[in-house]
This record gives sequence, structure tokens and C-alpha cells, in this order.
Amino acid sequence: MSSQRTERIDPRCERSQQRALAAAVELLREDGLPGLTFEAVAARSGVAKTTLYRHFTDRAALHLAAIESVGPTAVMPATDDLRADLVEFISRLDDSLHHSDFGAILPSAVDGAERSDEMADLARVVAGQRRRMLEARLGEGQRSGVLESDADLDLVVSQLVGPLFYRRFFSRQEHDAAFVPALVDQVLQPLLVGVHQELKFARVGRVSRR
Amino acid sequence: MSSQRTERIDPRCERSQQRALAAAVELLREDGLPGLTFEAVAARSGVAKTTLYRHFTDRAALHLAAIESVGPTAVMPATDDLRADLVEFISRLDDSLHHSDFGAILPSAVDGAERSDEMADLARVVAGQRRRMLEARLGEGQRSGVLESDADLDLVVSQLVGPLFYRRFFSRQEHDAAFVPALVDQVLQPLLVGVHQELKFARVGRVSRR
DNA sequence: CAGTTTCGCTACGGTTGCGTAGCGAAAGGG
DNA sequence: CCCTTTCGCTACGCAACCGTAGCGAAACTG
Repeated sequence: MSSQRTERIDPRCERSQQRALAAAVELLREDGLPGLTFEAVAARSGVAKTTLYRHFTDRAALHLAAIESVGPTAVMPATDDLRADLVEFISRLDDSLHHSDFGAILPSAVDGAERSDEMADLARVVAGQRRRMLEARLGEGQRSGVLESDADLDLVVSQLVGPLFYRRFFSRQEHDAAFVPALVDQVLQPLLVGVHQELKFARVGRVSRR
Repeated sequence: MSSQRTERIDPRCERSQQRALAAAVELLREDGLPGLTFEAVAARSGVAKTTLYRHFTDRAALHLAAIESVGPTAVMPATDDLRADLVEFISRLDDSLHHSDFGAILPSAVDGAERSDEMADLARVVAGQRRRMLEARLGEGQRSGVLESDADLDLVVSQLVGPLFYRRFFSRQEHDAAFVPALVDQVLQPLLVGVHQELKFARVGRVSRR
């Protein structure tokens, strides 16, 4: 009701929740979703079980909050070199998938999203932030005349990040630092202003038969 | 020791295991990994709990067997049209990700693979089969002169299937039937024989600054 | 048909996790 | 400084799941 700016948060609540979520993340890393229990979080964090129930209604809420707490804080570089910005951004994403808490507990979020609407929404929000950053930078490339203006940016974004998620979680293939630049180049090539017409001709004439 | 052809399998074992795994798949769909318990499988399948313990040492083994039981049986079309074959293959993959048991319980396998070596190996095997089929068909394209012979097929495979997995499980974006053809075209364009030189020139000259 | 194997069933003790209640101590806020 | 809130702690009943044992019935094998 009182429309104050900050919601007047008791520092004790803040501290308890942070400790609890840190422990929850550890447990998710070690044992996955089945390992995330109120008792285990209480034992590891030092926060009493009764206190946990005061903050989180059930396991799903705890899981959701834990996932939110490790949400990536990525920023898009902003030089005048589109390729360099994309390589940098995608490389950092690849690194976080392999070496951060975010990458480690993402599988539990994926599994949870299959049956929890809230978790599914969170997944869409997180991915949406990343997508909007990439689309914004690609849009600049279009306005500055580097990229074709009719490129399907939604498709391009999936092409840029999809292979990284696939290799990290599904095919579980390793790759070196040269992979991301190669991927970015491969994706960008058909979209560059100046080779568009030849490509369209080549595609229709050589591959499709319609 | 006796190197007979077939391992002499009692039909009763076969039947029990099939029923158990079918129930396990259902449970994984409904409640994810935490829902996969010996008691629940016994109750749903009609197979006695003691019998389950005779076949599966622990929950991980049961989970692994359940994942194996829904392994996809994909085949690569073999016409003389590379693009059409790829569109068909990728479309069927996309469909199975959204509408099959395989797609439904894949998240639990991904989560399990983070902590189970056997599950991780299984993921690599399943993805490897798919990758080899795609690489074989792309290799034909190279030998028949449609694709550049120096294309990085491993990268291409990730480009073809990565976006589908990403949109299904991470960004959770819907897309219509036109998505797959658009993706295949976009990925194939830089690899077509005949436009390679112009593309290489365009890339070095316009995007990269090295 | 005789011998072996697997089955389903019941029962059991032990462990873990759930969710709540009651309490005094400690820390925040006006 | 007093009042309120939140804290940690202990304890509890309840349910679920684990993993094993013993048994007779049923099914497969040769």
C-alpha cells in the first residue's frame, strides 16, 4: 500500500536468504534437484529450518529463488566492430556455461521448467534478456549498413548461442577458444551487405529445387 | 563365457524390465528426477519392488536404463537433394524434441549427466550417432561437389541442431514449420561451392579488422 | 515332467524429509 | 530505550522411501 521507494527490508532477512540460497546452489551443484531439501539447506547454511519455511513456501520456490540468485549479469560490448563485440559476448557466455554456478545449475532449471510455469517463465525471461542484447547490437549493425536489413534477427540469435548450449549440455563436446570466432564468422557471412544477391542466387540455383 | 549368439534371456526378465522402464519414463515426465523412486515404479508398473532391485542396483541405474529405452531411432533420408534431406532430418528431430518421450525426459538426462559419468557417456553416444549421420550426409555433399571440401563439419552439425535444442529447452521459444528450412538455408549458404571466394573476401574486408 | 529360475507378496527396521509448534535470545527500528 | 520482528533451537508426529529377508506360486528350460 505505502508506495515507498525501497520496500524497507530487514537486514536479517536479507542475510538469511543469501546464506540459504548460497547453500542451495552448492547442493544443486553436488546432487541436482533431488539433493535440494530444506533439511540439507538448513544444515549447510546454518539457517534454521523454521526460518527457511518463513521465507520459502516449498521446494519449488526455493529452487526458483536459487536459480534467480545466479542469473548472469552479462553486458554487451559497444565498439564499432560488430564481429569483435559478438565474439567477446559469446565467448563470455561460453565461459560462464562451463565455469560458473549459472552453468552448473542450469540443468536443474531446465528440468524444473518442464513442470513449473514459474520456472518456465524465468527461463524465458533470462533468455529474453540475452536475446534482446544480441538483437540490439545486430540492429545497430543493420542501421550502420554492415548487415542486411531484412535479416531474421531471432534466427540469428539462436544460431549464435544455440550451438554453445548444445555442446555444453547435450553432446558434451569440448572445443577450444577458436570455436566461437569460427561460429560467429560462419553465422555472419550470409548476412553481410554486398554478398547478399549472389548468395540468394546460389541458394536457389544450387541447393533448393523449387 | 559360453560365446553363444544370443545371451539366453528369460522372457520374464524382459517383460518385467520393459514394464518397469515404461513406468519410469512416465514418472520422469510427471515429476522429473525426484519422482523416480523404486516404490513409485513398483506401484505403477505392477512389478514388485524386490524384483526391481534384482534388475537395477540403484536409482542412477534405473534412470540410465530409462533414458536408454527411449533413445531415438532416427534415419537419414538419402535422396540426391542435400538441402531436402537435411530439412527432413532436422524437422523430425525438432518434432521429437517437442512431442516424444525422448524430448520429455531429456532434461532429466542432462541434469543426471552433470554428476554421473555413465549418463554423460550415454549423452555423448546418442549425440555422436546423430552427429555421424549428419556428417556422413554432409560428406556426400562435399564429394558430389555441392559443398566446399574444407568446411568444418563438426561446426556445421552444431549449427544445425544447436538452435533447436536451445529454443526447446532454454529460451523455450515456439516456432513454426518454416523455421527449420530457414535455418538449414542460413547454415548452408556460406558453404556452397561457387560463392566461397567472394564470401572469404567479404568477411576479411568488411567484418574482421585483422 | 522334473528341476531351476524368476516372480509377486508381505513384512520389517531404519533413514530421511516434511511441516508445524513453542520458546527464549538477539537484533533491528522509532 | 522500549517495542517489534526475526532469529535459532528443540521437539514432535507423519509420511515416504530405502534396502533386505523369507516364502510359496508361477513360468521357463531341457
